[in-house]
Amino acid sequence: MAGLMSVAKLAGVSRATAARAFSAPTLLRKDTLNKVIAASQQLGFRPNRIAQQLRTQSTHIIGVLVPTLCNPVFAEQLQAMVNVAQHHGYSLLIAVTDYQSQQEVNIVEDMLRQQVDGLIMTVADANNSPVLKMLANEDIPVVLVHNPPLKTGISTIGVDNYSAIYELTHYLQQLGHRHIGMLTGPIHQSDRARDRYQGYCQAMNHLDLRAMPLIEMPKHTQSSFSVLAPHLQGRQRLTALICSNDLLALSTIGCLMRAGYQVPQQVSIVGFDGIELGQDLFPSLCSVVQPRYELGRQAIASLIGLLSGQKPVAKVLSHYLRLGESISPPE
Amino acid sequence: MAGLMSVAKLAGVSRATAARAFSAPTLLRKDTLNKVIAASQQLGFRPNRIAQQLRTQSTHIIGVLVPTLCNPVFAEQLQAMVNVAQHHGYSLLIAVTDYQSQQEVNIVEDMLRQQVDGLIMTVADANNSPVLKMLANEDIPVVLVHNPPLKTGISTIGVDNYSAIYELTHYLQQLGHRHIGMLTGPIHQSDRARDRYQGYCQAMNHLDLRAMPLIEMPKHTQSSFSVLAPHLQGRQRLTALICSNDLLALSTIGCLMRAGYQVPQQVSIVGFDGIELGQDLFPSLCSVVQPRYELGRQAIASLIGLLSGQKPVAKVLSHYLRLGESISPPE
DNA sequence: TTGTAGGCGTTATCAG
DNA sequence: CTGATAACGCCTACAA
Repeated sequence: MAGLMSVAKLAGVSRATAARAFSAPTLLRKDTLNKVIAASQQLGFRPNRIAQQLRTQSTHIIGVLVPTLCNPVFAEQLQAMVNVAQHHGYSLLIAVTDYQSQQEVNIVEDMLRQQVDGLIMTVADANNSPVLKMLANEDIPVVLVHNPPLKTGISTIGVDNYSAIYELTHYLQQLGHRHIGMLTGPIHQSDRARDRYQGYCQAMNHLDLRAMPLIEMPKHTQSSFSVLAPHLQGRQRLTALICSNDLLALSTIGCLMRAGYQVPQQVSIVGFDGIELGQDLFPSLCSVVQPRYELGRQAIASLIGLLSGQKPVAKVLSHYLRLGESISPPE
Repeated sequence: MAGLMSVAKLAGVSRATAARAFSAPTLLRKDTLNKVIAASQQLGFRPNRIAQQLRTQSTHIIGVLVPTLCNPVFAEQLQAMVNVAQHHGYSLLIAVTDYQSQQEVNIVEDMLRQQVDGLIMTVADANNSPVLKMLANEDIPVVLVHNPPLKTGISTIGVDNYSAIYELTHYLQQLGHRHIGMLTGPIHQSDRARDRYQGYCQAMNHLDLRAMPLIEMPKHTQSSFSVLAPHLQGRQRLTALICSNDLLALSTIGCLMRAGYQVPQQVSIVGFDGIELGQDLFPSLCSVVQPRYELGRQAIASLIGLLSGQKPVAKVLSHYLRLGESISPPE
C-alpha cells in the first residue's frame, strides 16, 4: 500500500494503527499517537479523501445548482451556503443552469456519479421539472430553494411570494396609488414569478382596483423603455410599478430617469429580493427583502437534517418591505 | 462486488467486459455491448466517479477560491468558469476566503486532500501569501486570477491595473480635470488596488498635477459621505474621483446625490470592473472594464494547459474604458 | 491498545 | 474479443 503505509513504517506501527491516528485518535496510546503524528508530519502525509469516500460511502459534498450567478440574489445566497457548509465540514460542488432543464438533468446526473451526499437547487418550475422527475427515482436528499412548497416529499425553503406581493400591493394602495402595474422577465421560466403575479392580482381585486396585464420584459434583469412607455401615458397611466426582482427594478429606474421621468414623483418603483446594493444608490430602492443569508444557511441546515434522517419539511421564511426613495404617494 | 458486477451478471458477462462497455466500447462485439448497455439501463446503473478517481488518480475537479461572491465581478467571473469548466468536463469545488489568509490555507489543505487536479484563486497579496508559500512545496497546478504577475513560476491572469488607471487619469485630465482623487477600500488587503494607486500617482506626476493621498474607505464596497465631504470643499476640491471598484463607485454616487451634489456636474465618478449593472443605472457608470468572461474562460484554459504539461504563463488581458453619464468636464 | 485482513467500485495488465 | 486478478488508499470488524 502507500500513503498511510509509509508513515506507519516510519512510526514503526501497522497501517491500521496509523489510520486510527486520524480517524479515532482516542483509541491510541498517547505515545504511539505522537509517533504517528510526528511521522506523518515529517513525510508531509495528507489523508486521501477520495479513498475515504470510497470506503465510507459518503463524500460530505453537496451539489448546488443555481440558475445564474449574475444576479446577486443567488450569488449572495450561495456565499452564505459556502460559509455555512464549510463550517459543518461540507464542501460544495457548484453548477449554473440558466434555467435550462436539460442542463439541470445533465448536471444532476454528473453529481450523482460523483456521489454527492445531497442536492440543493432552484428549478424553473417545480411542478413540471424533468430533473425532479428523475430524482424521484433516486433516494438522495434534495432541498429546493425559492420554489414554492410541493405535494411530493421534497424539502423546500423560501419566502411566501404570493403574500409578499399581496401585502405590497395593499401598501401601495394605502400610499394613494390606484394604477399599479407589475413587471417581470419571461414568466414561463419562473414558478415564483407566477405566484407573485397572483398575489398582485388578488390584492387588486380585493381593493376594487383593476389588475393590469403583466408587463413582460424580454430579459429577466433588464428593462426596455419602449415596452414601458405605453403604460405611462394617458388617463390610466400607471403611477407605481412592481418589479419581480431588484435588478429589473434598478434597470427600470435607470430607463425612466434617462427618459426624463421623475422617480418616485411620477412613477414609484418597487423591487423584490432586497439586494445590498439597492440601499446605496440614489434613489434608494424600495424592495421586498428576502433573507438571503438565512435562506442559504437554512438550506444547508435542512439538507444536513435530511442526511441525519429527519423528514422533509417546507420552510417559509419571513420577508419584509424595505422602504426607500424609489416610492412616494402619486403626484 | 457491486454496481458493475450486477450489470455484468445480468448481461451474462464478466465484470471486466461490463466495464469496457463504458471505458472502451469499441473493444466489444456489438451485441455484447448492447447486452451490457441494456442491462445497465434496466438496473439504472451509474458509474461511480469516486472509484474511478481513486483508480485513475485524477478527479477532473478544480478547486476555486474567490474573495467574496457579494461583488458581481467575482460572481460573474465564476459563472464563466463554471460554464467553461463544465464544457471541458471539469467540475468546480468552490470556497470563499474573505481575504483571510488563514482561511485560504485551511481551504486549500482541504482541497488537496480531495485531490483536486488544480487550483484557481485570487489572493490578497501574492508576494506575501502563506497559501502560496505552502503551495510551493506541492506540485499542483495553480492559476492566480487578478493578482499581478510573479517572479515564481506560477501562472497569472488579469489586466494591467497600473496602466489602466494611468491611462484613465490621463483621460480625466484631457477632459479638463485638475483635481483628481482616488478612493479604495482597505488598501493593505489588495495588491492590485496598490498597483492601481501607483498608476494614478505616476500619471498625476507626469501631468504635473498633484497626486492626492489615497482616500481609504472602511469597507471595500461602501462609501461614507463623512469621509468624502472634506475632499469636496474649498479651493482645491476634487472634481473627479477614481474608485477602485464599481460597487464603491455606485455607492459613492449614491452618497453624493443624496447629499445634494450633482454627478457628474460637480463631481465625476469612475469605477473599475465594468459590471453589467453599471450601464443600466442613471447616471450610467463610467468604468474601466475587465473582461470578466474572458478572465474566467482563460483561467480555466490556463489550468487545463498546465494539466497537460504546458509551462506556466502570465497572461495580461486587455481592458478598456467604458464611458458613461457619471463623468463630464468639470464645471 | 494494536495487528490482520478484507473490501469499497473502478481501471488496467495479462492471459486465453 | 473476453475473463481473471491485482492494485488505487483507506476504514473497520475481528482477533490477539
